[in-house]
Amino acid sequence: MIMGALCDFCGEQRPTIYCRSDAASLCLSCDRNVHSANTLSQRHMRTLLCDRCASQPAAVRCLEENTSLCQNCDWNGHAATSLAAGHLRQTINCYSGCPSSEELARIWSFDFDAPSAAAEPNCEEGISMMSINDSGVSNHCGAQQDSSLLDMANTSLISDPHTREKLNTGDEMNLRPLPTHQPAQSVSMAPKVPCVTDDDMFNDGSIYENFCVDDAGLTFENYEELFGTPHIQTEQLFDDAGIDSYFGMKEMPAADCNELKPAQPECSNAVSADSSLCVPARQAISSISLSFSALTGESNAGDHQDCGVSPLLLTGEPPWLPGPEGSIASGSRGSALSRYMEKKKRRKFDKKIRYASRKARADVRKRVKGRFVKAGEAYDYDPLNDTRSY
DNA sequence: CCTGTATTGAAGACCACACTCGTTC
DNA sequence: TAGAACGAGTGTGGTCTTCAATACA
Repeated sequence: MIMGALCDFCGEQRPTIYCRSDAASLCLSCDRNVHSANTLSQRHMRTLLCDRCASQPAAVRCLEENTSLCQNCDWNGHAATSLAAGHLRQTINCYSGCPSSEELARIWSFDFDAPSAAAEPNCEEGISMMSINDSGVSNHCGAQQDSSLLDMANTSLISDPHTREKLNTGDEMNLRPLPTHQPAQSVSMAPKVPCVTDDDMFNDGSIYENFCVDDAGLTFENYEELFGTPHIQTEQLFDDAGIDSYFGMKEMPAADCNELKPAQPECSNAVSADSSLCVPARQAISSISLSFSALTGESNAGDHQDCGVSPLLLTGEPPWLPGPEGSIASGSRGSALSRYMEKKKRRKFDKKIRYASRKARADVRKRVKGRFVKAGEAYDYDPLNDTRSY
């Protein structure tokens, strides 16, 4: 975690949650406050914040080092050439709504003991209740049972073959990562593993129904309390590999990229079809633990960047592009690095939020037919209800 | 090929209000 | 010169409206 980074909302606490919809880093308290404000904000998909860069949503959690990493940091830190390449890693799933601390821990399959959280009232009066039992998620208001939450949690340990077996046999609860060293690379090569993508969740609409509002504050306030370990400094994780790790591998001509695809089907399998990307040698030697679609369920470039996927994969012109000899001269390596940094600077996302606080306010502000209304005015408009007030 | 109608998608307007920034004292 | 006070302008998101482009008879 980058020191000095503060919650975008309160500006006081250290952020641990990344809200993709808000493009904001929030502490747990503000995450709950902001996303329990109304039914719309409850839909925001959130995940952990990358411990290393503190600016991207975490995609995987290194079980060896107890750190959450975005795709970029994961690649950098677990490059095949590094000692950490064999670290067992676990995908980190998004959540929405307002789950309790215990449920969060369950979503991420982390060992978390929070008796106070278990006793915490989960829902507010008048809003559908949710509970989790052995048979899945139930909605007290009569909504269809939906196992999306547990699916997300259960698919977390996809790098563990024992876990995979458990998943397939329906043994869903109390999954714990086995302390074995296995590269997460195997994950991307395991198409049989059930993987709930954002698309899946949104398409069936179930993700919206499983959570409820809870005005009570979370019983844990910081990262240490949730995960039981302090943040591990970047220096402890990586040997200053940084972006250089991108360029320490054998290069491959871009022109050959497409031509190689048929000969390397695993490449296109690992990368989701919708991304239509070619990931050369990097794919084979590194540990990509997620398909892109599994990360975001979206396919535009901005979102891939948002979820931590290197822009190198999006440009079709990665810096490990080859010289004729197929190896990097020191000069071309430098130029490749500079080109990469330049492209990174020029990266543009779909929408840039200049003031996170204003966005947070707008998210919780009352509306009628999409328009803001005065705070004191009668408010009987429910966007999820057909009977509207005109 | 031209015309009229229906459909689709994109762009902009609208709203309240916290916040930013420049000006004045 | 520094700080406070003030006011004008900005930015934020969901929904609706408008209009251009396209498809079809």
